[in-house]
Formats: sequence, structure tokens, C-alpha cells
Amino acid sequence: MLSKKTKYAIKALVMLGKNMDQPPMQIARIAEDERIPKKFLEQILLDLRNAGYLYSKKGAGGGYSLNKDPKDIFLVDILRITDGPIAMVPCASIKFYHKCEECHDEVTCGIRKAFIEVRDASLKVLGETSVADIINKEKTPISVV
Amino acid sequence: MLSKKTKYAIKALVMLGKNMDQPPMQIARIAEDERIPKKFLEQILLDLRNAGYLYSKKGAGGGYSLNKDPKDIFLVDILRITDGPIAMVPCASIKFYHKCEECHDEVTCGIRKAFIEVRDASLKVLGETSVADIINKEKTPISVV
DNA sequence: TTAATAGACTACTAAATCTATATACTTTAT
DNA sequence: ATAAAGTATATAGATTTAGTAGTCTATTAA
Repeated sequence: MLSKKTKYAIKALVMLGKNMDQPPMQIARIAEDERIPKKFLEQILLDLRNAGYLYSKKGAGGGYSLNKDPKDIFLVDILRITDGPIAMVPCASIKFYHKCEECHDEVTCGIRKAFIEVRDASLKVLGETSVADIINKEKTPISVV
Repeated sequence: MLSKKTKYAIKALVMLGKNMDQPPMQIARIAEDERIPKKFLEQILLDLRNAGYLYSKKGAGGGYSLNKDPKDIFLVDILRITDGPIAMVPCASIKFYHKCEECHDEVTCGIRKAFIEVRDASLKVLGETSVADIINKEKTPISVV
């Protein structure tokens, strides 16, 4: 499951993505609209800013705006900033790899191989879906579960 | 990330899958071989047993064995018993669906739609990979990351 | 029929992580 | 100067995960 942190991060980015030509948007505004605890959101936006995805301006009339085109911000990027690894086992992670302590032999481990396949499957979708795509999906009111 | 519980469950099932024609295997044996805390493993095996995947026998000469063909036990089944939902957001879950509290409109939510796609991608692999497949993968020592 | 073996079940604790809040500080516009 | 708004760090509370302990029940074999 995604942490709330990640969910909030995506929501904020989507909101800012819809606000592209407008002046910067304040944390308080995003927090209210998306029902996110303001102080928690502050931390999250800071992380996204420090990772280069947001531009921020202090002082009166300040706020946050996207620092990249919504087409160029992918779910996988956000998840890696806020939640860390995409893979379900550390030994199958690309960016956060580390050995499983109990593992006997990683090279032959069938579990690892299976979860590398799982990782690749979800990575494909996460790496192809951008903030812009999410905004677009909201315009199509047909839900297919 | 998988919980240790789930990882241990998979390891135990794989070990029992390799032991098909043998007499039942004791918890202590599995725990030692796979470096799993014994009492913790007891609970896990109980869950798997109660879900119908294992057969157990008490008393001297007792132990655990698989109650199904390794070909018919899929990763998705195990994950759902030990970790719960496959989806990364509750509103995209098939078996553990529930609404996100902060959500304004689930029907149009682009985040939900995106994560339904993620879910389907990982579900495909998890639903196709069996304990037998994992055992087979261990026989092929070529690792492709 | 008793002792030893091994799982079943319940309760509990410790540690880690996640979520949220508090406080103090810096920058900017007016 | 003052108010707006982000920056940064610390900390508290809640939840989840991991692991432990103890007792009960069933089975086998001497």
C-alpha cells in the first residue's frame, strides 16, 4: 500500500499540474482542497522541491508551482522520493537494492526472480504514467474496474 | 515491500513444495533451514493451513505438508493471506476494497485509475507465478536483473 | 498408560514506522 | 515594520510488524 505521504504527494502534484499558468499556489490552499494536514503537506512538498520537482517562493504572494512539465513527472519518480523502492523485496530493487539477510544464495533465489518480474510489470506502468496522464484520466468519467 | 511474514510464508511453501513425496516436515526444521524465528513461523503456517494450503499433523512424526499441488499455489494467493491487498491504494483493491477517506469523487479520480492499471500489471505476474514456478527458477542459475 | 513429540491457540511485548503537530527561523512583498 | 509564506528540525502519538511466552490438544510409541 502507498503511504499517505505518497498519496498526498501525488494529489498535490496533480493539483499543481492543473494550475500551470496561474501564480504559485499556497500550501494552505492545497491542504484544504485535498483534505491534507497542512503541516504534513509542508514536509512532503519540501521533499518534492528538494528533489527538483517543485519551485517554491517565500513571502507574500509566494507558494508552490511545478518545476517540470506535468508530462515529465512520472509516478515512479514520486514513489521513489516518498516511499522508496518499487520492488517488493529489497534484493529485487533497482534504486534501493540490498541483500535479504536470511537469503542463502541470491543468484539462484527463485523468489527474487519472481519478484523481479513483478517489479518490471509495475515499473512499466509507473514509469509510463505521468501527472499529465492522471489529469487526463480525470476528464474521462468512465471507470473500468 | 513484502512483510517478513509473507516472505517467510513463501519460503516455507517453496521448501514444502520440494518435499512433496516425503513425510511431513516439522516447523523447527523449516525454521532452521530458512533462518526464520520458529514461533513466528508457527503462526504463519497456521494461517496458511487455515486457508487450506497446508496439511498438518500433530504429535510424534507429525509436521506440515502441502495440501495442494505446487502448480496450483500462486503468489497472489499467498500475498492475500499474509499481506492483504495487492493494489497500492484501497480504492483500487479487488479483495480488500474500501474508499479513501479524503477522496472527493472516486469515479473520476485519475489516481485511482492509474493504480488500477498498476494493480492489473502486478496481478498478472503474481497470478501466473506458482510455487512450482519458483522452484523451477532455482534450477536455472542465470540471473537477469 | 505414560512420556515424548509436535502442532494449536491466545496473549503479550518490543521495535519500527508512519502520521501528525509544534516551534522557531528565514525570506519576500507591501 | 509587518504580515505572508516557505524552511527546518524536533517530537509526540498511533499503528503495524516482528517476535516471544505459555498453555492446551493430539499423536505416537515404549
